[in-house]
Amino acid sequence: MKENKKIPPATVKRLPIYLQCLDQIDPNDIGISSKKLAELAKVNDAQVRRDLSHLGTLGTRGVGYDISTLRNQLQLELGLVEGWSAVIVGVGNLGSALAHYGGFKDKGFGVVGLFDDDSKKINSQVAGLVIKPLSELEDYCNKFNVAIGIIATPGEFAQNVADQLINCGVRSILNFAPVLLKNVKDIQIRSVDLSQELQILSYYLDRPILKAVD
Amino acid sequence: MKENKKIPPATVKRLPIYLQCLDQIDPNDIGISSKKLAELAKVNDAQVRRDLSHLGTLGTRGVGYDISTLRNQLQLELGLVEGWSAVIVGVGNLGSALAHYGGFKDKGFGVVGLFDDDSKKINSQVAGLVIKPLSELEDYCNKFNVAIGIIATPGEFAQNVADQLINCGVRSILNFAPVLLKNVKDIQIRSVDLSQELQILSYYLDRPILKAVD
DNA sequence: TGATATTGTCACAATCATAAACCAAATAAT
DNA sequence: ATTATTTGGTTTATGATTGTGACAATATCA
Repeated sequence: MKENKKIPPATVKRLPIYLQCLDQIDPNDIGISSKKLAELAKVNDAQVRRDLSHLGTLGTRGVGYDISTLRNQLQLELGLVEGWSAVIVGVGNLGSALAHYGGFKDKGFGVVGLFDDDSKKINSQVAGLVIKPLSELEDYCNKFNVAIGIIATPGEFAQNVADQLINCGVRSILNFAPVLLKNVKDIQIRSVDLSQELQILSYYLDRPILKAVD
Repeated sequence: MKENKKIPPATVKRLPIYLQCLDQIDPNDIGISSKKLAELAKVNDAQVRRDLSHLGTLGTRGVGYDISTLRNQLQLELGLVEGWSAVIVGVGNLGSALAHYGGFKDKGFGVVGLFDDDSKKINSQVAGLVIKPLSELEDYCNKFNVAIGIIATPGEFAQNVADQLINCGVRSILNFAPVLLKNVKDIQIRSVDLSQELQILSYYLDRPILKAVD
């Protein structure tokens, strides 16, 4: 497959899953087949092959995929080797949880700053970082070249925080506040709404025959 | 449109968004047009009409949708009036955050129990609930008729916890642990993997021209 | 060599989003 | 009262995206 072609969004969403599956297999294994990987990732094996073919020709026919090559290629494609820096805005329960969450560092993301405008929190420490007021956001972003902003504030502040982040040069936002943020050109925004996930589950609770997707 | 027809999964995922949008408009407004709602939800207006037509004919031509009728119908369709009970297993930072998260109660979900097998946590209180050992899970589930289990444990315990939940009669699981849970017939599972969301963002960070979706 | 395993890729089917066309109902303007 | 305008409901068409079965090409092994 071409190297430069755009990867379909549906495939991009599965790449981290494949990466996760690689961490779950026997570390002595050196190779893996699309069939086995499909089993772990709970998708069709043809899908695995097609997804991976977007990253180049990394498998060997009749053999399978070399695990370390595959991992490297996935990490490269996902940009996990760039060492992106992130800040968390809103250090309530969720923000604290995110600050402590080890999964980020494992994947090459570094949380370099915590911000909150609650004077009772400012200057206190969470997960080894000192909470700063939002007024210092811009300095931090410049100093650490922050690429990702994580919003964990209450809903009513989220849009304002997003605007500030964008203003500070942050190009990607992961939003946990239960609001839809304004779409801004060239800015990537992903929202995770915890209660929405429950609502979708709830729909299918009434209808045990149907299966949720995604 | 038919009342009994199956609603497409893509539509189901948008229903909570519409509901959220209704909460963001002027409470004095009594009606809303599909065009306005589409603007808020950031989708096409034809899509809004089509999505809502799955719930029955609830708009009036020439006028729009009555907000309170629309809200009721959305809540009804999503099963948010059933008062589903939920338990949270794993009361670390994330579990605590979820326990405190007000968004659940607002949407009709009641967190009735917190469970953890860390003896240092058992019997302590979080968000007004006493943390119980997993051995008491089954009693609780029967007593409160728990429909939803929220898993916020480290990855290595998640599958075991899921099995226990299913064994206790829980039919829906919202999983925050970074593992893929086994698929079980008639059990609805949704997973939210925080680091996966960041990885998807990371992909698009390198490619500012492309836009992430979903 | 022949049998088996596995990838890369194509072709087709299913789902989905969007637009367009048309009708019906309510409201506003005359 | 009549007409024009607005807006939703429904159907159809179309194109894009996605998922999956099929199969030739390639590697390994007996």
